Amino acid sequence: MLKLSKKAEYAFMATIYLASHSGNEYPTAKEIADNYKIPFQLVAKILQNLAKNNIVISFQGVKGGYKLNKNPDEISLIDIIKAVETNYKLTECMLEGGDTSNCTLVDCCKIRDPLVEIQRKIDIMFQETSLKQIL
Amino acid sequence: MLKLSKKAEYAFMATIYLASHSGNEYPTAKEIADNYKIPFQLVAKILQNLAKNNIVISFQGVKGGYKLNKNPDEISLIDIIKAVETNYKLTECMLEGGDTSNCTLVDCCKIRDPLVEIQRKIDIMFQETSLKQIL
DNA sequence: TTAAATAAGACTTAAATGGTCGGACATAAC
DNA sequence: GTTATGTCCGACCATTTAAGTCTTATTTAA
Repeated sequence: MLKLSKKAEYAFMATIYLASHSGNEYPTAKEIADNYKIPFQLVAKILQNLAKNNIVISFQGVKGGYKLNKNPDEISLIDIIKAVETNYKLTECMLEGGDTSNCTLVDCCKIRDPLVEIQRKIDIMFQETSLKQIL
Repeated sequence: MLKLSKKAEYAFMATIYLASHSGNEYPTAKEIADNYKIPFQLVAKILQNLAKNNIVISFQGVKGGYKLNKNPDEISLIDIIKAVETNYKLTECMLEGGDTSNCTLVDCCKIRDPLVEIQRKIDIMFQETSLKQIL
């Protein structure tokens, strides 16, 4: 409960690794997996997600690998999370099949789900923290 | 991911209900369940957990029910969460089987799991928010 | 042409969550 | 002292989500 997923964790690790290894050669998924001793396939997939969302750039082929697409201080943690997490929806109204007609949204949610406000705060926290801050 | 569990949500609802219905009679688990249209059995169990952790006081028997044990401004959200959530351990070192011998804890965790710091912040947020604030 | 890399989707397994059931105990009211 | 109405508590089941694996295709430097 309220725990960050491995996906997010690995995504942070990978981007942190890329941020601190910006040499001539591009770090590969395998290199990252080995370094942190985490499953290769999983990291690979996560990097693909990050690539799709323009957080990293991927290079295919023999000398391939990954590099960050922006500077670490320009990458918000929420970008990384959203790239990796399929159903990331903290702030959404949680009513399902509820009577939303007489629901002035925020107020309604506040009554039925007192946590929305808190989740919004967490959301903001991720938004306001950059990758650089956790290097 | 990072979503609050139903247990926590129901616990908040229940305590909020108790906070706003402190009349002569004690609200029952059934009353709360009906009011919010949430599963009775589940709310009952959650209230039991809250009772065990001295957040609410339970009264058995015919005229039984529950009431808050403290004022809403004296109850921290983290108390409620901890009472209800079995494995709530955000700040704990996440290493398992890792080499903890040369691990000066905080630093080691920071390297291997950059999220510890963030999770700590979330922790603090819950600690500093009282039940009264979400009424 | 080959070796080393990413891309991608299907699949399997494991764990957590949400919810249910049944029986025991407590007590106010009759 | 019996009954109705409540809490207490542990075991259980079902579903969903998360985590990890497998396989095949594609790209590209040497």
